[in-house]
Amino acid sequence: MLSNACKYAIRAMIYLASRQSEDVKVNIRDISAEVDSPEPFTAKIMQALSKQGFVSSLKGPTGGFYLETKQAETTLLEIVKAIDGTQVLDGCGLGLKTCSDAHPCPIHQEYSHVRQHFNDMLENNTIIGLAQAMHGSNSVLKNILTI
Amino acid sequence: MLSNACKYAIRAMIYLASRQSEDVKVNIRDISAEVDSPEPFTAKIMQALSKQGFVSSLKGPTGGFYLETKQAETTLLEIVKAIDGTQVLDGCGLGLKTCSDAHPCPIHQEYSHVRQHFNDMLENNTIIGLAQAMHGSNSVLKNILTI
DNA sequence: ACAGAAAAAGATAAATTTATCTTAAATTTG
DNA sequence: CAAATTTAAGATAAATTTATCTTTTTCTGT
Ligand code: FES
Ligand code: FES
Repeated sequence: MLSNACKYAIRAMIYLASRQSEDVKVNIRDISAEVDSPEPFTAKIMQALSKQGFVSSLKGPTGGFYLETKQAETTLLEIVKAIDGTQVLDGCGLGLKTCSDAHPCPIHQEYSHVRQHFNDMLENNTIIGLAQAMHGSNSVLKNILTI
Repeated sequence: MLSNACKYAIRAMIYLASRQSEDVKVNIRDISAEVDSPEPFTAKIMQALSKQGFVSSLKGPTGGFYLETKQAETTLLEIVKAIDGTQVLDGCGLGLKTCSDAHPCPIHQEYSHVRQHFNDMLENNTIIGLAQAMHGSNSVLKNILTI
């Protein structure tokens, strides 16, 4: 559904939001340890998020990544658009060049609904909202298998 | 959402189903022309579908691919499982190693619903059903942009 | 039998995604 | 100012997906 890069991005941002109140900056090492993602790859992704204004960063000792209040209100939809693009959000389920009511593929009607459901979910969830919900629940950002 | 391979597979099978009544075998050249997919890649995919029993084939002149009655009743879900695997069908939306109610990621509840919606759609649609619906509508398997 | 047609199989290549490595730039603290 | 720490940037590499090419096998019709 989403690329690894996008999944890491969302997990990282939720983690940053969960530490937002502490007013500290979090370095790449901590982020990738906490969200269980490859460190250099995560660095690249954070770089991209930073360049596009989704996260803030500061270099040097005690530096790292952090979220400003407004950034924590980013929706998942915005992140997906920024990292993965819009194909998964509005493209044809069977890969036709255009998805339209005028020239629909055989699954157009039903697939459009699924896609809309997906879009809605992404749009109705903000990073800060998910971070807060996580606090009052047993939700996790990584799972070290305990089965 | 789905890989190119899987999209081509579904489009190819719907096309075969749409010609099922003619009792002819369709060669790769025709299939890829009609569903607008790269010929050698499509050949590989048809080979895989054939090996797994989703389509039938016959070599030699007048040979090609075709569907038996039972094969035309394949659901999209079966094809997706065979080509793309189950990750997209039951994997965690944020990439955790396991998706479970016990250790849910922050989007688990809502994502599960979207995923279920997707699974239902795939399970409730058979190749022959889509092929028939296509006949009585303006649906298409390729779109040569006419905008 | 033979020639031609078609799928099957296997080898190879290109493109994309994922991941890593190295160097540079910026910032803080002593 | 100097040293250490950390992001930024750029180059490189591995893995996966997508795509192509070549050869072999099988079948049909003459
Ligand atoms: S045309 Fe295929 S999903 Fe709309
Ligand atoms: S744990 Fe992430 S979707 Fe279920």
